[in-house]
Amino acid sequence: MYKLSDLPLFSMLNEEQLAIMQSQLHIHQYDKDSIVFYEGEKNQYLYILLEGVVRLYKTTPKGTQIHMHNFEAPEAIALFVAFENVEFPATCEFLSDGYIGLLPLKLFHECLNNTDFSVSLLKALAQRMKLLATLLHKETIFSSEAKIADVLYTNPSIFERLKNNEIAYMLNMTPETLSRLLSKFKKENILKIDGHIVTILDEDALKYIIETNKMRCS
Amino acid sequence: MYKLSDLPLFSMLNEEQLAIMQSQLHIHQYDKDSIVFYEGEKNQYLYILLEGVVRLYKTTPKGTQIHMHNFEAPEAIALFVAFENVEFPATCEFLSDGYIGLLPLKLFHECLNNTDFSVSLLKALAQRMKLLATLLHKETIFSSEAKIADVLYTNPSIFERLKNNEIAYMLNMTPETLSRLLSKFKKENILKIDGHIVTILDEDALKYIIETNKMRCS
DNA sequence: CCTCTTAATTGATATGAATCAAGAATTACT
DNA sequence: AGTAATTCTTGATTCATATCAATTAAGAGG
Repeated sequence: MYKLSDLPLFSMLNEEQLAIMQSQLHIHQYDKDSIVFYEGEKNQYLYILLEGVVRLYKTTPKGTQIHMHNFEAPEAIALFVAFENVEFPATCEFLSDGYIGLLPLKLFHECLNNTDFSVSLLKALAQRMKLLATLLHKETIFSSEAKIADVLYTNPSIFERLKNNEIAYMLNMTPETLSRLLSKFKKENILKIDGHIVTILDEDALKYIIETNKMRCS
Repeated sequence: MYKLSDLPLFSMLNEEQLAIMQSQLHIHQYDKDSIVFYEGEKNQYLYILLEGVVRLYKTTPKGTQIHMHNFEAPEAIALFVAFENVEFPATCEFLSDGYIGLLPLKLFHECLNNTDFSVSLLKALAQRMKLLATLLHKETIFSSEAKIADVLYTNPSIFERLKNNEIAYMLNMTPETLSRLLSKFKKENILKIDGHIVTILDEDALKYIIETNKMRCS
């Protein structure tokens, strides 16, 4: 299990401060599939993932989920909620067994006096913002074809590690849609799939799809 | 025209620092409809809106626009891009005549040594993050009906100030869709429209739509 | 007040992706 | 290996919303 000092965010604090923080940290154990917090709840703590992997998602009125992000320990979760007194914009669920450290917000806010701390916090927040902006782009600009082309281009190894089922839900589309579009990509000789190994045959075609949301010829 | 000191963000700096910053600020004049920066460009400056109103939007491959936010002076624009060396995630266009101050990023980064400055910057970033999270929610969770119910509930006066046309584009739907759904709302006695004044008759129905994406009966 | 322009409405059709429903192909389990 | 359980594929249908096209309504300028 990680400690506070393992997070780049807290590494700027001196040992004394760190000791205080660590002593005030409430550590909770979670089983796989358990929920850390629900979308819409209000928070009293900064949530720090000390061990395991969590998934953040939104739930639609129909009950389907919009996958946002996975986080691996060590990582602070829901950072911006710690500043604005707002509801969690997503639900946080463990994908493995793990531990969360709950840091009282009061204590967290006291750390802001430390310039190095607030600067590294700024950096961390900006990174989260980038994540959010990327997600917004994918969900509002990309077609399903473009989403698939994007993972194929940026992270093709995911097809070796996960089931198509799981990939579909990470891309916020149904497995049927993923299956159909992968077949289409195969037919257009953009890629080939042997067993679980995806080989990209035409990288330019992928770039074209990412830019235009459509396949070249048809 | 506003000055740096009018932004809460910069108000924490002492007069000396502020004078240096203000002197290094390149001020540009823009006409209505002119573009401050395009989505995909890289930046060298922090953009500070000193006068006027701007609009941030993304452009889809088809050429349609996804409206993100309007900002009124005085306000810092594209804050998080100033930290991460990334491309602008949106295009910035003036809706009025106005002025932008360009602050060299180097100078901006030097201010981070000032704790009060970095704390108020944190606050500002967190607010932007909230804006982004809200936008993501609207675009991924809300149906068109729910988007309309949401403006009716949170900002009904907008119907007196703007044309339906403009409202539709702020909600990222076509004017036809807005028109059709407003008629549907009228037929269900959720609201009435006299001239340009919208009166909400059934607030609970609006809440229901926001929560479920659907109208109650049918 | 009347034309001209702009905005709003209405209908028909198209589109992308979800949903529903089988079947086929893998993988896992004794 | 043989059966059961999962996962993947394929087809038919539905759904929400955009698009295209035409008409009506409203507002502005002379």
